[in-house]
Amino acid sequence: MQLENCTSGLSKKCLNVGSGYPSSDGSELSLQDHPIISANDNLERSSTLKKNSRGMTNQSEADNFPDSKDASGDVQRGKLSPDLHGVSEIRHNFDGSTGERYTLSQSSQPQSVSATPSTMFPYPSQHGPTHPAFSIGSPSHYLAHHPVITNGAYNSLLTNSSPQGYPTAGYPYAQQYGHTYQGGAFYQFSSAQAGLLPGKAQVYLCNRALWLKFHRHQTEMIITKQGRRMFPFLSFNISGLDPTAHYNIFVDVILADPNHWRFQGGKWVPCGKADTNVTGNRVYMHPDSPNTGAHWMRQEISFGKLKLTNNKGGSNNTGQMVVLQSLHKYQPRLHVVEVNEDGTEDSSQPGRVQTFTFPETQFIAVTAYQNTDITQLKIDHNPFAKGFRDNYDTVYTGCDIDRLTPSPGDSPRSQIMPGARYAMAGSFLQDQFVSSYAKSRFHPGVGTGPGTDRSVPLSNSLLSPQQTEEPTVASPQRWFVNPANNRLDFAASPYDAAAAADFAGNAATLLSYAAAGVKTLPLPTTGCSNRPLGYYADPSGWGTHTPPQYCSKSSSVLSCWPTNSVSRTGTSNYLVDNADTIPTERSPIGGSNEAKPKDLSESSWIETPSSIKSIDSSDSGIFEQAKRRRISPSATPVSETVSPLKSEILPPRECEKNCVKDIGYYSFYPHS
DNA sequence: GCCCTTGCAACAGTTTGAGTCGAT
DNA sequence: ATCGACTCAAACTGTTGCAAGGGC
Repeated sequence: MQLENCTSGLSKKCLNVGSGYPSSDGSELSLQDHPIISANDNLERSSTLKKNSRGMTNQSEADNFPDSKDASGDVQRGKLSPDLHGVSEIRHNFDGSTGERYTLSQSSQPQSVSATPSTMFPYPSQHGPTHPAFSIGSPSHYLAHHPVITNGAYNSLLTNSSPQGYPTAGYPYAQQYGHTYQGGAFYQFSSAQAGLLPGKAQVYLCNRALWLKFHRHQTEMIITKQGRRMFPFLSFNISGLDPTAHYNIFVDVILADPNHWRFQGGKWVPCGKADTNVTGNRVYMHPDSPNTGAHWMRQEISFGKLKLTNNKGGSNNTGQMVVLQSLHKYQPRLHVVEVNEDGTEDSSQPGRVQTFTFPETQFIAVTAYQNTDITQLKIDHNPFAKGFRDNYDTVYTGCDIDRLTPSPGDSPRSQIMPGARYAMAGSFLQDQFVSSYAKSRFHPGVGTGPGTDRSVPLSNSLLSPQQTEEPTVASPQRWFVNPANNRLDFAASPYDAAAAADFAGNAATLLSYAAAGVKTLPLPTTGCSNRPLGYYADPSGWGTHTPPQYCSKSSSVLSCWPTNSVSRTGTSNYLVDNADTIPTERSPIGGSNEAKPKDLSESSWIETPSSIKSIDSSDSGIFEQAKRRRISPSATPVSETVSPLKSEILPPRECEKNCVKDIGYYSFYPHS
């Protein structure tokens, strides 16, 4: 099956989309992750929550989702309404998205997409020319080789009949990153193809915002002999399936390009050719497979148990393990295959396979993290890595929700887009914090001998745009001035935290909340540990429910690209309209602090942690942190580094003005 | 031999989930 | 019988130091 470049029809759309982004810095990706966008995303979600949760009390919500720890979601599924009509609505309720995403007019998107990307995402250094993944300048070399699940049997895919687990199509390169993004644009979907069901399934990446955060730095995934879970993991929502039909849903991981990669000078650069003679399982079938469309549409489909390994000969848990090679770039794909009730493929009805590719889920397999930005993101977002968070005991005195970090057990679904972005009170504090963070990331062993590259982005690590833009990594940046008492406080309220989280670094906007006197609301304590279904009251969950992406469909392969059709007028509305309702609506306990006195102290405005001292004391905490962080000593001094975050922080209103209009959803549709 | 890259395993900290126990 | 608190082993995380291998 041949993929075609989009030359007409879609191409216009695609080109428009592409034209809205600078092609050299990968900002087309970043745009989607822009805080404002996320914020509006949240807004939409919150609105939906507010709207759709009517009739569902917090308690009932909790009852419906008493346990969210199982990746398969059996518990939730069992208790969710079986009403098929409500499937979509329910799901959207909980994922916080709105039906709008499903009614977006694709034709309306490109225009709005193309606003101010460069100013919003000035990250040229890290993902510059040496980073092909972010280059969209050249036509994809691999489109022709893009593995296409044909209309025929897919089982061969599961049997590893070829070294890569694919029977045909040569070496299965995924479409190259940048191309995928425009990409959608470049792939033309032929609805006339036999067996395909154009537009049937709609898939979106639930935790897309989180993926994007990693992707901006070039996601790395640790692979170990015993297998390492992915983080972020893959989590999808699907709609448009036949509720009564049966489907197998699985993920495979294919090479994203033919290169061997190495981390050099703070950047990932191609280095030689990929080893294509690798055997081993590359497919992970969702444990619920096969199951009905209603089942799959009922909740997120998470692949949190999927493990990555480099152990080709491993015999244990091969079903759970995907064998990869270190320093190779991979692209996970989601496959939805309509099957018979017993799970067997109906060979008489070919073309029941739909493949979805999310470029932002590309990653490079490593045995040790190379990019400290990635490391920090992992630490910040992965609850299992809490122990490595600086000042965790003091800064993160609040419930996890403060951190907007999911607990894995809450559910794989609870993987959220965390990293509360708390506004800085001002440039002084900001600089202090940034500086603190910068120091914290120095590693004593760095600079000599092995591991330099592994640990040090030489040219841009310390205050690279990515890094400074990513306040999540800097604990101190979670502080801001509490207008109520003019103290430097830790943003612990769900609202602030959530807003901050989904503003994804736009501390300025959050600060504007504080400045505007937006009441901080009590943190729904259940968000800490009892988040239902991963949609939990946790405001951070907003980030989980990344909007869908539009996809073009070439053959059975879907490609996705950002769209933007929903605009909000500004964060002020967001604040006014939702500030007093979101947390309550999201809280299974009605957002009452009294519901769980135990957690009360951990929410809302909390006392200034002792760690605040570190802000003023260069040797308290910071130095200690410095021992743990690997940062290039040659990194640019903080004060001399231009921080995109800064620019975003300082003129909040300006940012709002510039960014809000770009807010939109990225619906993930197969083209029809 | 030195430098560098890469991989491995031990380690400590955290979360999870099952099991137990006592109170209601 | 139910619920909540508690304990503890297992699982999971990134960190760290070291070793293996290749190139010079």
